[in-house]
Amino acid sequence: MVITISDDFDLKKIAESGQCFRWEALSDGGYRVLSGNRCLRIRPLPAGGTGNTAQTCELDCPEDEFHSFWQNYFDLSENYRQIRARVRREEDPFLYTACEREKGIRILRQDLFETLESFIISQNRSIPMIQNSIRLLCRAAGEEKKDSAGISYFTFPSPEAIASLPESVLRDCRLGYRWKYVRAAAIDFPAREDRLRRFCCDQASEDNAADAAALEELTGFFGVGVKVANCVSLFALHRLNAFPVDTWVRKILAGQYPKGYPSENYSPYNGVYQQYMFAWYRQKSASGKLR
DNA sequence: AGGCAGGCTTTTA
DNA sequence: TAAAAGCCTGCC
Repeated sequence: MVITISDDFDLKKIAESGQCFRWEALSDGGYRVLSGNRCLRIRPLPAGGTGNTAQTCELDCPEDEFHSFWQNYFDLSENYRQIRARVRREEDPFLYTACEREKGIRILRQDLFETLESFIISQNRSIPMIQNSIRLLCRAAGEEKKDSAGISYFTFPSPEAIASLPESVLRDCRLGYRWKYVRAAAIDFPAREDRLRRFCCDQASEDNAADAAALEELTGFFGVGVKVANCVSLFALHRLNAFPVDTWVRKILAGQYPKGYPSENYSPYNGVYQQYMFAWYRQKSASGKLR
């Protein structure tokens, strides 16, 4: 099917934003998007008439699956253009530029268990290493399926599948010391899932008490600290005010906001702006144009 | 009590 | 050798 999106939507920017680790770039400019046990092939179609900024994409799923799942996954009911417009160039030139340059990013509504395990695995490592470990874990415990082109992929393993893996197999996924955390989360997740899902958000709202309660719930998992908990809040529970502070964001805050970051100005979308900043700063440092 | 140093796996530069 | 989307434990 073909869909048209008038709001910000850039597959490449989303794929490289560091919120998802299992997307695969295709040779036609599209992506194979893996989430939980699903797979979607999506590719942007060439722009039509002049002056039309809307983006059309071809998807390999039936219409009902788009409406029941992928529409929500890509967060298509949110208006990211409007979120970007809240940042004034004269008040916050750094964030303004980050939003302009990383326009197209959206905050995906990702699978809860996959996101929890993925960000446990992410701690203290680079993105390629994270992707490799997750790929190995899916091969070790996921289910092999075929996509619409007949090419196989592995689902993200169920909690039970990970919980039953021997230590040696987990270690072979290059998890390092994190293997214990990965196993513990798999064992504990089923009993905690319902409590956790109560913190899942339909739309952005300022609710500091609920944000804190969600963090507390998440940090109850062995191996989950404040940073990983914020990532899960943002990328799976869709709590858009969650603000993960990692080594990169720490550098940004120290370098660009020596007098403190005005997070109250950006509520309830702090997490969205964090993502623009994070992507922009990484982009700059990757291309050696830092400072 | 709450803050801090040190340790932890593995890979890459 | 240091750093990489950190966290746990033990010490003070």
